[in-house]
Amino acid sequence: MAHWLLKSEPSSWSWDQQAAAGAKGTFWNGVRNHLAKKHLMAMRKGERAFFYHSNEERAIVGIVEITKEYYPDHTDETAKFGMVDVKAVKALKKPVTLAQIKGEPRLADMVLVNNSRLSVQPVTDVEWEIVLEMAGEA
DNA sequence: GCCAACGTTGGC
DNA sequence: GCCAACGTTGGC
Repeated sequence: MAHWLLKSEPSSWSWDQQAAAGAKGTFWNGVRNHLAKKHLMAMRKGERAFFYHSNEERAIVGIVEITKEYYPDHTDETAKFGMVDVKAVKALKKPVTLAQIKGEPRLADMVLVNNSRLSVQPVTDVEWEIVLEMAGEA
């Protein structure tokens, strides 16, 4: 099963808002990048993703689950991009900061480190486990 | 607030 | 189809 990382600015969509949406979840829209779109399309129902706060916080704060696979984003007037639905699974016991990730040699190849601007990223199984470990969830 | 990295746009 | 200019993102 594949794992992912979804990035959001807390000022536009925060973990607290995601958690407040509960088991019903919400759509994850606003992706306007072709590589991010490709990743969105590869997501399958039931797969999990890290929820990352960019800018002020710069940390992975929680885990979400894909509840609906890729479908068209009707707010995109160019009709090129779509979105998935996600629901909050749990907040991490300890958020894992970008500084911690950069300080962990085993995570040197994470997309977050090498292509920080990509808003939807794949995470390998090994990376997933290491981050969980760092979050006190292992 | 600055700036590097990257994606997109548009002229040719 | 190439590439310079420009805008945006996001770390610092």
